[in-house]
Amino acid sequence: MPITAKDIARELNLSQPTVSRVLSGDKQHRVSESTRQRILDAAKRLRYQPNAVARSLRRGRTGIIGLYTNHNYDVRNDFLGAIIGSLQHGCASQNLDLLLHSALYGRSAEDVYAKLRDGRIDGLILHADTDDALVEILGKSTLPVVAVADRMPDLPTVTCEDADGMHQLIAHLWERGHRRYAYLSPQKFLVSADRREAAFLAEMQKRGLAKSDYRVLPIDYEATDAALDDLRREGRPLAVCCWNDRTAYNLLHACLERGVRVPDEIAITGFDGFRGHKVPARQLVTVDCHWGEVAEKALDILTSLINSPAGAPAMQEVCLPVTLLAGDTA
Amino acid sequence: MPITAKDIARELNLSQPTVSRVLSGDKQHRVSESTRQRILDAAKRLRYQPNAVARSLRRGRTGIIGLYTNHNYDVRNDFLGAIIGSLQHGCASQNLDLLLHSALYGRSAEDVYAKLRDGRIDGLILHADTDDALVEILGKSTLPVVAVADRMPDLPTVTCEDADGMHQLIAHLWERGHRRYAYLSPQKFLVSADRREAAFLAEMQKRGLAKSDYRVLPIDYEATDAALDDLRREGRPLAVCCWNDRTAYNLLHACLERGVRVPDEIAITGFDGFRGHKVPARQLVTVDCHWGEVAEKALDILTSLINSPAGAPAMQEVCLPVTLLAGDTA
DNA sequence: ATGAAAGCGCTAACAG
DNA sequence: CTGTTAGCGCTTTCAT
Repeated sequence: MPITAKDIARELNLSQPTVSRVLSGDKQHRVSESTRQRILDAAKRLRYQPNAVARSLRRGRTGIIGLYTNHNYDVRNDFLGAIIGSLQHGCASQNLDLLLHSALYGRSAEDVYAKLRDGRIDGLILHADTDDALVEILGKSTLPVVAVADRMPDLPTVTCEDADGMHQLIAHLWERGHRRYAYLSPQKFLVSADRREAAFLAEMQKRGLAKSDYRVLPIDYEATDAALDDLRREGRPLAVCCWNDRTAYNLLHACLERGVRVPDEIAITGFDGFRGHKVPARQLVTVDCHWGEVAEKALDILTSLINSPAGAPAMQEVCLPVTLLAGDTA
Repeated sequence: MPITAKDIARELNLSQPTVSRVLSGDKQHRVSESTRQRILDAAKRLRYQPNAVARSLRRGRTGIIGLYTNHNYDVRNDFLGAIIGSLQHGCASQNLDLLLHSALYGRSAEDVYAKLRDGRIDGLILHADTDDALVEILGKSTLPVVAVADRMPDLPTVTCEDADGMHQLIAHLWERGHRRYAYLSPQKFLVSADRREAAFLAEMQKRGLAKSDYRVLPIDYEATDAALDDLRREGRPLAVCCWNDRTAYNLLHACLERGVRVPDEIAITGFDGFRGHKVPARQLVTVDCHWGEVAEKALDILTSLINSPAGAPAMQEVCLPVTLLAGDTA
């Protein structure tokens, strides 16, 4: 049985609230230095640890931030890794904890929402497809939520400058002489990918390219081998803008395995900014979205939302700048 | 303000405990079918959601499992990704949640321990270096803890058959004609790596290799380039057993970037079992430790520890089998 | 089958 | 400065 404030109070012939006042760092009340010391000593001696659950119940706040994603915690997902790592770091420095919620298969959005509302978290960081039913529910809810990476209707969101990133990417490719393009787009409801696609098309038109010189190719998450066959059909050099880094690396792998020269036959770009030891002796041309900063910003907004006195104005979207990362794949 | 059981009770002219009995699925008490239905209807209509914090306080249990690692949530850490993913999955199916604790720099082990004991988690999954001061504290504590991957003193641990994995690996290499060996060992207090090293040395001696034909090379986590120079000095073919996959991939990258032929000049093996699209057209020879299963087993033991009536016998170590994964790097 | 009362451990309002 | 009282929302024991 753990030691409680009551135990200490009994030990020192004090009232329990007095003990609590000292041990919870209450600034309102002044406690005499002598009793204060007696309490602190006893607490240390008895290894008193305040019960966070009781405190949470009383305060109506737990100090726990939830993370929800419908892209189930995939080991190979660099994006989630970056987000979790960054949130973890941010939470630690604000004395918060991070709770991972799962989009367990077979549960309805309502059920998931119910769990989110059971009082255990003060707020939620969200990453989901736009068509996830939970998004709409959260939009109407009073639970503080901040989405990351993909703009969500009715929810404050921290994104990166997707369009600007694509602008920079195409400008870079154009400079290097590329005149035929493709954009590989995921079969998902992801606003970020859509924005990149729109910016891609806008750039194509702005530069006066003929319709036959650019295209948008829908892909499944993994199906890059088939896509590669398709892309190579014409034989002429082609610059392929992948909607994210993962797709780009998959494509790059496929090229390297099948002897397709990169960037001579096919140039490849990604979107995320994950470098490091991905492919030996190669550096992907990509856009650094600074996901860590996106996550930290989202956490900042979330905490201020949590602390704001009710009817906050609540901005809808914060868009962080991106950085072009040059490399040798384009 | 969320709806409480009291609100429902008032609405239906019932007592609050009766409402609670129905809504918490209390089997002890029988409630008449009619009031039962009225309560369920009202709960649904008012979108009642029980407060998990109050319930936790009363029950003395939260349904939250903590995860602590001193290898701070690194994006590039496949091992942690596998552990988190698997725990997440296991927790979800048992209606538990997963809380990520951070080994925030500058905090003493005592401070970290205090946070772990604040009543928010029912038990802890641990992955740490053996010399982490927290380990000793946890060993004396009554908090249910199960360690993964590395045997911890005084704590139940789920590991994999490190020694057997190394046996299989050397047997495989020997069969393929390798007669000179090196083991790359990390500069950390990791029992798993030590066991692999011991098994490596035992195999060397068992097969009667001369001292000049094998060696143990300590490396830093990342410093594979310098190690490569060292390894190549003699020029003769060498089989390098890396303590984990990460090290192996780093080494493989270094070889590919510098034109060292693998496996002809240097053969490389890992230990973990992370495959997939790591290196184009190559498959690492490694040992699959089935980390996902290790984590799930640890979670099983942890939950039974949590539910066990106090003085449980508590086995000290569970060792799960491993699988050799053949490839083309050795 | 249901209600009344107690209490989990804490913080907060009010006395004195 | 410190004690008394109350209550967060729930589960549990004991009456009826």
